[in-house]
Amino acid sequence: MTTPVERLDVAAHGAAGAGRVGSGSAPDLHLALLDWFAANARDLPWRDPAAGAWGVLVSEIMLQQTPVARVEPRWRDWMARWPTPTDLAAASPADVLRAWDRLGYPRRALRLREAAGVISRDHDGRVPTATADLLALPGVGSYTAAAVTAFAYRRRAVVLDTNVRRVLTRLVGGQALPPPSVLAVESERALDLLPDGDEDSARWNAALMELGALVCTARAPTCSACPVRTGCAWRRAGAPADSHAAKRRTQAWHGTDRQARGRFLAALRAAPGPLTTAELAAVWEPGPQFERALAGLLADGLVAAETAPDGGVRGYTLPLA
DNA sequence: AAATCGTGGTC
DNA sequence: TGACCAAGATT
Repeated sequence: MTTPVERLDVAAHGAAGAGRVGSGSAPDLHLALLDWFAANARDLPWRDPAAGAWGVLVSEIMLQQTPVARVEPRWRDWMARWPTPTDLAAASPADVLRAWDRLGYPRRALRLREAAGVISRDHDGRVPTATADLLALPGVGSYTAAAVTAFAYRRRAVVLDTNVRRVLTRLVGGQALPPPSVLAVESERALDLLPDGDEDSARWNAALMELGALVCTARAPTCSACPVRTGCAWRRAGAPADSHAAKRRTQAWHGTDRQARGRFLAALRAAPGPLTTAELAAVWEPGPQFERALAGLLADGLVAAETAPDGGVRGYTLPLA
């Protein structure tokens, strides 16, 4: 009886041919997926070469933990309003947070603005190409740096987002879902399958992500429509259930600080001027949690306190500068 | 390294 | 209906 992992070795290395692509991979797999992508890729605005590296960076930050459908309209407005990093760097945090609207995780908006400042000051207003420079930008981690490298600059990079992780975990690993945190073997798998050429590898990354988003979904994958189903270790193993389900803790929401913070920010985005403590109390019950959430927002620079001449707090606003 | 950080759609 | 999930980063 072979385990799924042993089957994976067969899937990954058994059909290794005269690799145009990385060692130990199957050219068939690449052709099948790249052909599928050519025929099925969504027409997303940041995939238009005219979007440029700045457009790609903005999209990647917005897309962190946020569905494409929610991002698209915000991205269009954002790019029309701040077409260059220098434009965004000159905007006030309050304006930026209002334009961010309800994309969620609003500190991403502040970090994007800070990143725009760094780009404007230190990189002549152009999104940097060096990975180290990308990683130095606020809000840019390993995924986003790789995504900008691949999708904006069309260079070879290991792009490991939730989609790619899931697709490779199934296709090669034979398991339903990836573990909670990224393992070294996942990066190795991704690198092993990554085509050698810059443009090929960029397309491959996009194709893997697209497959994960459209076909190889988390809940109910439509394997019948999958271009690489015949090579899928997970299917071959009988599509076993998620082995990491126990470790994965679902994030609480109701009654949490995050919910309180969200309420406060929603109220402040909608308010033309400062809101008093009493007005904030209309959206969240006063008490220790109220104080904690508000203090957190102030510490994070998402909210500013407006003080009266006598030093007392007159009200709260989105940060004006 | 585990916790924290929004929001809304889906089944 | 509530749990799960969505192009992660940061501390």
